[in-house]
Amino acid sequence: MDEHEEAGLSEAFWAVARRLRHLTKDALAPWQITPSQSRALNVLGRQEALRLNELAEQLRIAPRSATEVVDDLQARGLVERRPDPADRRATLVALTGPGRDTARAIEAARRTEADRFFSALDPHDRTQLSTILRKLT
Amino acid sequence: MDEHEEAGLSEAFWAVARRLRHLTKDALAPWQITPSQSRALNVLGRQEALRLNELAEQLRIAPRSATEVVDDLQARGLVERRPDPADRRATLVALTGPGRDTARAIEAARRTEADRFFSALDPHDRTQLSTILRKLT
DNA sequence: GAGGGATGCTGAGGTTACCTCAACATGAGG
DNA sequence: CCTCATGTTGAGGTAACCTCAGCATCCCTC
Repeated sequence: MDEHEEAGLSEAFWAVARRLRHLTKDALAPWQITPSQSRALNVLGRQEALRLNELAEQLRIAPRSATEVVDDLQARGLVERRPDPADRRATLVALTGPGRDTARAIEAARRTEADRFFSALDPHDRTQLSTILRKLT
Repeated sequence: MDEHEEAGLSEAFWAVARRLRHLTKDALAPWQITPSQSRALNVLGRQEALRLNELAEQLRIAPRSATEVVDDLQARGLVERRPDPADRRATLVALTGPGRDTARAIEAARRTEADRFFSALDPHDRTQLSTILRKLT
């Protein structure tokens, strides 16, 4: 593999990232939800309740940034904060009823969007891509 | 291909994007150059002089945003603006001597960085990835 | 050759998604 | 009970975008 292909690899990667980003942004538009908020909803949909701390970790962002995302989601009534009975410093974050519904709806939309995007690939390419991406993480 | 893999595909994609972004940011640190500035240097390194307009187009950003990037690069003396003799509304942007040097150095650094990142893959996977990414653009 | 609409750049101001740093409350170990 | 660590958040900052409006210039048509 020569250097040109290395350079082209990251370049091609970013081009695809850009397209994917715009697409998912459009997919989220009906809910007026930003991508980072949707990521948080997604994470919260997989568990009962999380400390802000843990949420930040799972989103791989700084705790302070998680506070911000939760603020926004809470303002929209999709998420609620409650004290952690086990530690009075901590606050637990959990989806509300409406939150759970929208999380599901968004997940579905995101999935069909991704489906459409990656359908440019045949099944074999998709598994291949999936495997390769996993190796890079 | 079931839905889980579709969802996982974009998820995996973003995880890799994140890692790659941090890596290239670190690679650029010695020059105090941001990623978007380096992209502009890269584009400018491939041609004589560009109208701001065309630069924006090649970077796929709004013209106004190109103005900003060029402002920064000009402040660092890496780039110069000069009037377009063919159209007095337009300004041409070109690398200065030092600009050309740094552009080359950065490109080299970026390449070895990408090299290191993608070396987690064997040559076959790399060509595979390259092909697949191209299909998605 | 005079309008009048299109085009090129940029000032002003906004947004998103992050960040760090420091304050404050609470927890836990010696 | 004192100190140090931990959890959350206010304050303030940054990069990389954006739109919209203004101004200069260009170019076409009559």
